[in-house]
Amino acid sequence: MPKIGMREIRQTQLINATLTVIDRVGLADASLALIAKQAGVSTGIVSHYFGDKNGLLDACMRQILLDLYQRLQFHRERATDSPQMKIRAIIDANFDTADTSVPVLKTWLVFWAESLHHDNLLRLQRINDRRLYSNLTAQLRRVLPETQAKAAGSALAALIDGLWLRLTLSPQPLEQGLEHARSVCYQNLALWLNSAPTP
Amino acid sequence: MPKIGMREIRQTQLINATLTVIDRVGLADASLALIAKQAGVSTGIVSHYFGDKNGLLDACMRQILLDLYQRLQFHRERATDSPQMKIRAIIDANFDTADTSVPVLKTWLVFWAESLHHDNLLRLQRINDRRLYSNLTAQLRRVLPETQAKAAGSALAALIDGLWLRLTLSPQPLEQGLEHARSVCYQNLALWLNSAPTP
Amino acid sequence: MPKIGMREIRQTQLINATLTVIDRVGLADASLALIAKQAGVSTGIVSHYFGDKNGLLDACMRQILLDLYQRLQFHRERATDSPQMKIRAIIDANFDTADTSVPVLKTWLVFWAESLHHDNLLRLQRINDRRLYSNLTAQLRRVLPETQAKAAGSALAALIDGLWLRLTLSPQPLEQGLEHARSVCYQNLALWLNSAPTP
Amino acid sequence: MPKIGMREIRQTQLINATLTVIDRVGLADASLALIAKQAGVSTGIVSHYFGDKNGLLDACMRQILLDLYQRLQFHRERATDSPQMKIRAIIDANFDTADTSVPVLKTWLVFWAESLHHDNLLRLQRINDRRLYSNLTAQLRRVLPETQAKAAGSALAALIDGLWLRLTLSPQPLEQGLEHARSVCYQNLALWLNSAPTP
DNA sequence: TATGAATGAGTGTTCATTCAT
DNA sequence: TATGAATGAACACTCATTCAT
Repeated sequence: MPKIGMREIRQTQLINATLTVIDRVGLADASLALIAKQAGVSTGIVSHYFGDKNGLLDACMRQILLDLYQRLQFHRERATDSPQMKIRAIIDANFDTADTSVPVLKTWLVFWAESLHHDNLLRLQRINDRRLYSNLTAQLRRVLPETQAKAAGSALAALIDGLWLRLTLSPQPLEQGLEHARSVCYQNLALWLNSAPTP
Repeated sequence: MPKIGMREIRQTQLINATLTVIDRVGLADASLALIAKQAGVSTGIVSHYFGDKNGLLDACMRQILLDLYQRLQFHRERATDSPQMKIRAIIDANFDTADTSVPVLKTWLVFWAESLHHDNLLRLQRINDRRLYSNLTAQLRRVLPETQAKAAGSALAALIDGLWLRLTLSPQPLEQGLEHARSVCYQNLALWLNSAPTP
Repeated sequence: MPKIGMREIRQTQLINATLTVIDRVGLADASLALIAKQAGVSTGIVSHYFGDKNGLLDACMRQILLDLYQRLQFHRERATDSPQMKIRAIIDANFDTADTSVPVLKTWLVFWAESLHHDNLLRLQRINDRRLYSNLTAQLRRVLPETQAKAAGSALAALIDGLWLRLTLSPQPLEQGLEHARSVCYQNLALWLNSAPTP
Repeated sequence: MPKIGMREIRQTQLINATLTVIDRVGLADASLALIAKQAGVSTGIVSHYFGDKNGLLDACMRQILLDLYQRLQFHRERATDSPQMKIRAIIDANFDTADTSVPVLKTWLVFWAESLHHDNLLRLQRINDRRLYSNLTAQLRRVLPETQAKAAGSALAALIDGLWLRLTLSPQPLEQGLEHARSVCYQNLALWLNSAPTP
């Protein structure tokens, strides 16, 4: 009987290796040879577990989204049930000092760009894209009129993505950048919440 | 007897072809053969005018930045000299219905991601990145205290980039998307301007 | 405690699976993975029972030849003992409507071509090749002079192989093709038999 | 300006190299690396001139058929206009001592087998297959009733193919084999022609 | 100035084979 | 006896680059 349970172990191993390599050399130069070497396995194994390279990349993207989702759940659960605190939890999840690293930031952007020409990835991206907007708007609706809630949701979602995007280019230390990003988001959020018509 | 002025003609021709091809198939599949075919020239010509493929990509990036810069100049000149109108001009330049097309959006993002692993491109990106922030902050300083001007500048720059980013994934008609983006920016700008301490 | 008789069962199972797969995708694409899947066993089993892939192919070829041989025996036994009827039995064995299927035809040809570059297969092919000729000539000698018997044997052997060969390309229904082949053989046989010098 | 007229030269060069390699190691082992080495060029050149390996194999098959066709034309033109001589010309073309070599024989069979699973090749094969039959039948109709002409056509076509097939396995010297093949065909042809109802 | 023929290293992928279980 | 995980060489194919013309 062959070893069992290898599937999951190897898949995690390969996904991590892929993200590491993409971070190091970029997607264009992330060959299977490099990835396999990083994972300490042979090249043939990829087809065994992921079918082909696209299968591997798909799995990587899902992993990234899953990581973000879990971070979101973690922060959401700890937040008190006010719109402001719930939205702050979303912000915190996106700029979590503990779990956000340069590789994560870069890989995220790389996949965003890649998804423009890969239908599978595009679908995954769009789902996540809309989720951020919905989550924000759902909370905002509790204190703002519909129209304003939508505008605020769009603004905050774009603000979060844009700050993330700009962080990728930033030469400053990551921790500082994350703190600054959270701060800017908080302030911008406050502005929108204060715009509520005081009855 | 060499033809005069061919250099510039060919360069423009090749840059446009490159952007078209990148839009169509993505950077990964944008081979010189495809680009040359699109431009209606032979493959060998690229080395003649750009040295190698990286030289061509550099030139493409400069072109994109130049286009944006010219759009910015155009809108800036027509704006009345109030901080709000000057900032609106920046917003308008970034979401100009006339000059912003899907190819431009996509190529922009592609180059952003690519720059993460190419020093030449990274330098260009950072310059542009900082310019947007400085331009915004310079105007905001006229009506907001330093600290707040910086926060507002960060927020608006990220908001613009984030909206652009999200537009690339959006399945909605571009014109609608651009109008919505401008509107969200205007509203967010208004919030920051109103946050000024009334003396 | 090893199961008794598994060897023979597995071997038959794998040989049949191989022939099926070769018929479906051709020899070039008949991978062990595909064959194992078709047989409902694991890939590793092949080395266990046949050593390697060549061993399996050898066994397949022997099976094909054995099938033909058994068909020949069957028809020969039922034929009355005249040269004409014995030769007709050979013809019938080669174009037996009951046992000849498209897969059998195709696989036969595939192995013929393959044998040109595999000594093991070549040996098997030649034995069979000569047997057809000898069987025919042996009967023909009973009614024709030596020289003519040889010529007729050559002609009929080639006719049978050629008709089989052409059947593989034919788009017409197999049953029709087989009947036509038998008919043409019978007629050609009659011509040779009638060429006997009437003493 | 690049060298002109290279296309045709290289194509011939590569087709010949391919046939040589197939003859030597079989189709399964005829890698592009081997073919390129045989032709004295680089591997990349194949895609340049034939698109891919299948394109090259197609071209090889066309070449083989063209060679046979030209041999046929040659012999046909020199034959006097009697059915017997015209048919003998066909036979001679198929067993021409000057132009028929072991490589040609083997490659022919290899392509026949390969065509069973490649639609492009199958189409080419069938055209040729039918042509042999039509050419024979057309002549036979001049001296035999329709039904008999068809039967004789089928028989002679199959006889030619079958003799060719059996030649591929034969260990005897080729020239002897070819002579024997012609002789058997002639005799068999004579039998059919004599079967004509004497008016 | 411009061509496109030619190269050859590099890629993703396939696959027979091995082997620990 | 049987599995399927794992290997790594071999493969077809791509492509930036070079260069004779």
